[in-house]
Amino acid sequence: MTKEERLELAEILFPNIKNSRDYYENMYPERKLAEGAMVTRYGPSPTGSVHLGNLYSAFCDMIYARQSKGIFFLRIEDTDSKREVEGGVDNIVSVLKGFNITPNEGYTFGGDYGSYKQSERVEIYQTYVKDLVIQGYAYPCFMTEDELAAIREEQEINKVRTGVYGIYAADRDLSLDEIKEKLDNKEEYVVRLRSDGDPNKTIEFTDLIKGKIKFPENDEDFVLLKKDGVPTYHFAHAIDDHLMHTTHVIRGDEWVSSIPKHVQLFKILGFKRPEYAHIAPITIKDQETGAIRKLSKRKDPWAGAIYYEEKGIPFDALHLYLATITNSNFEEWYLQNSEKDISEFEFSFSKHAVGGSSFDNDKLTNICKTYFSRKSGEEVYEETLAWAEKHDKDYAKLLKENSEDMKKFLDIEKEGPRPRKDIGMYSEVKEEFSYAIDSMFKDENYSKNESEKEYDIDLVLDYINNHLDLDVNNEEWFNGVREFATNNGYAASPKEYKNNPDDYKGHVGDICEAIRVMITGRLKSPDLFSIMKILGKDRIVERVNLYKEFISK
RNA sequence: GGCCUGUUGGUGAAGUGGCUUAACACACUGCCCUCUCAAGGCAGCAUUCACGGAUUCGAAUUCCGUACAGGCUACCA
Repeated sequence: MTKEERLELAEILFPNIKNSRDYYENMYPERKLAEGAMVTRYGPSPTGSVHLGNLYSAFCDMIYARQSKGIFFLRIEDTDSKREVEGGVDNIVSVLKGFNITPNEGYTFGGDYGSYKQSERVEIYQTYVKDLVIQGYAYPCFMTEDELAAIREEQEINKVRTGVYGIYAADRDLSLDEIKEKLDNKEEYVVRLRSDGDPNKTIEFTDLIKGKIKFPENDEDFVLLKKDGVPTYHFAHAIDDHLMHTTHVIRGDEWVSSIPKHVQLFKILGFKRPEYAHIAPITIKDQETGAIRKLSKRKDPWAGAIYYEEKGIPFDALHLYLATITNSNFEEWYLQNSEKDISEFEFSFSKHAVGGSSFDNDKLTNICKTYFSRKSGEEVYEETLAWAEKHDKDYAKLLKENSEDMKKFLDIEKEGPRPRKDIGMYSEVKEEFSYAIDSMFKDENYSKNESEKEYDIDLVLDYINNHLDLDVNNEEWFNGVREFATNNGYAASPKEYKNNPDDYKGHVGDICEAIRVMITGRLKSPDLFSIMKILGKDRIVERVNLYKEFISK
């Protein structure tokens, strides 16, 4: 085809495209950023609920932009209308906000490089394709799905590479007249790249995480514009990341195989190529088969972002977990610098795991517990309340009604270098501190505690009424219990009892246990005396009587 | 089938030719502390880095093959 014919073809194909490339190049000028600032982007497709892997990817985009004082933007990649899910876009935005992964610019976040939604940029993509048609780098292809399937089958039989390339690219050399004829017949078409790649040549590419990788050049005439005029991922990626001046493309490693295509596109379009960092997916070892696989929303409850919201896992704790996955040396750093913010750690691509990192629920739990242990009772109360107002309104009401007590209970054994670690998520507070709220305690079934022992209620009552002094310190209190125990035929310590079990009715711990069961309904609890102090004598007696009632039933 | 990538204890992993008798963390086990639990202290937990060859005075680290796993091979991203 001659230059004139190509110009004519471009007009026939894109009669409505009036702007030139320069128009957009001028509209989206180079960003004015400091040396070394990274521009990253998170480009989700609104095709379903948000996955932990999505969060992980967005998290990486955020930290690298943040630490380099760059820009992290959100771009909605909605070029596949067939797979788009209702509400998917809004969901992405609200999940990101919910997890405190906030872009500097992007869809709903503002910025000068929009639109940040690919479905609104079709005119831009077509402008560039039109130019490629003029240059002879793109052509309309009228092959039907059946024809494509047929050549594919032929290729499989002949054991050659599948795809539209070389002699299999039937329409790449159609004459202008042939094209006009097909157009007149209303035949549908896609626009394909006229690849100039030679598969016998090798391109060497350096990925920031995976290192050097060699590929054969791309010779496939892959699709640029689908028959609805909307671009494929590859083409949209090249255009958008050029116009939006992305410096670092951080994305899942399912894209590494597409590198030859992307390298080629940037070259043909005359764009400067961004750096690439391909992150491996979060995997898991399948309980049944033992195989390593991607997280599955169906099999693994923690695969979906919604899990963390519902269970009430603080986003700071999740950030901490994601950071440990992201950089192998983060965990150790954090151990030394636990009072610092994540943003003070310097993340680097070379410290990413090259293979997939597998999801470690135990470690997440541990991180969460440590997170909670560092928070004061008041802080835990406020956060739990905020969570409950969304996910457990009844409990939120109870929390508010009992806020003073609740804060005190949540604060037990929190001071000092070794705070308690018993809560890992907001949803656990309700069960773990069920004894803290009177109305909940009244409904508490004592039989829930696993003890089948019979406790001496009168002895406990005697102790509480005649010997319990709540205005002393913990040590004095315990000495008092000890004295009471000895006077009533109990050993002063478990050790003494163990040595001569026949001499005693039990030991001091048994008395504590009896009190504990009666006032908390459980065998295990935080410091007993602290609980008693908060409760006060009247409520303690009330609870013992409740227990008496329960036993006599 | 073709093209890429990966494979170090129960788990996450460190490790880039001698400092490794394989760090650290989580989990687990035992003991100690102790009124229960949590926390904490001490100790234990891969003689070996998927397998087989090669290079080297020396390899988890380099090279080649094999096996296994994952990804891509779409008008999906």
